[in-house]
Amino acid sequence: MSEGSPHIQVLKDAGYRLTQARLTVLGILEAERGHITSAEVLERVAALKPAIGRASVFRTLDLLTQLGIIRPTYNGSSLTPTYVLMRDGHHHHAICTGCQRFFEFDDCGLEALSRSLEQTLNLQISGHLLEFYGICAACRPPAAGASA
Amino acid sequence: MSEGSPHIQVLKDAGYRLTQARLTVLGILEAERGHITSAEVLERVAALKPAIGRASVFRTLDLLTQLGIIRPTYNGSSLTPTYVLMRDGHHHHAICTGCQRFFEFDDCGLEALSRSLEQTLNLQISGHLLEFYGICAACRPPAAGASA
DNA sequence: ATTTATGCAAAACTTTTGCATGGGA
DNA sequence: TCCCATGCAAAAGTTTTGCATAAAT
Repeated sequence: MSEGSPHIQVLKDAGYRLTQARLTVLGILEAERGHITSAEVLERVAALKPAIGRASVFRTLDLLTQLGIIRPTYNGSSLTPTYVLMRDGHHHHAICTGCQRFFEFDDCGLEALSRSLEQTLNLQISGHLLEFYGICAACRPPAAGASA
Repeated sequence: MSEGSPHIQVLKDAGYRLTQARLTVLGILEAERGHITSAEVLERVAALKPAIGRASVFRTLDLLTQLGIIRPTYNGSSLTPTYVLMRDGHHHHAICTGCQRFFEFDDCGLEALSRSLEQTLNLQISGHLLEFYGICAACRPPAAGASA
């Protein structure tokens, strides 16, 4: 958990204190390569720093979301969102509507659209999230009438 | 609530029955031009057809999501997602991180990327959601050191 | 030394079940 | 007529408060 993380700098610059709870939660999110639920974050926090309370974890998730460091997304089971780290302010993935698996990808080519929208909508854009929906090879019916 | 709606056809084709609950909820979502929370859907259903129970509203929102007709998104205050109708399978908007207002837009130019991903990820893509984050003109600090 | 952020635990809320009944095909 | 989908109401969870205390600056 190097304190040189750009996200930590964002917290600092916004005037927030670098507390155990915040650094721990942020560290967990940075270590996670994909999506993670609040329940999973709670688990890992409990394992790493049992002294940190649940409320602080939720407060931190909210704060990081407000700062644009992470982003909640819907994952199929409506009870809990999954959080993604917005590396460099953006994130892209495809979701299989069959198995709900996430397929991350890097390229999006949205810089031009982003700049265009800044003018059209008179908005100062800081990031974006792009998700595609589809059916992955594994979930696609083999050929003909293969019932579930 | 014309029964010729393409979304109703999707329900039909998938073998689901066209019930009061489903038609009413879908009608509300189609009438709404932007985003709507489950609480707002519940309110409108209660006003329109008091006989329909809450559970059916949630069951319908789930079903419509599974079918790709609507899509839940999170907008900052994380407890409740907002639902958007995926007209033609896709939707695009920008969210002001200051006032949480939505700014919808049409063009996205993602057809090429979509086709490219179908091959790269071996996915049969049916739609997408694109959201930008930024600060709108009204929320931007007037000029210099305007503290919170 | 100040002031922000925390931890605790209960409260508030939304969403989900289970089952007998009603409504759509 | 048959089976799916509903309504009801309680249960199951997750997330949010309030306040005294700890800890970051």
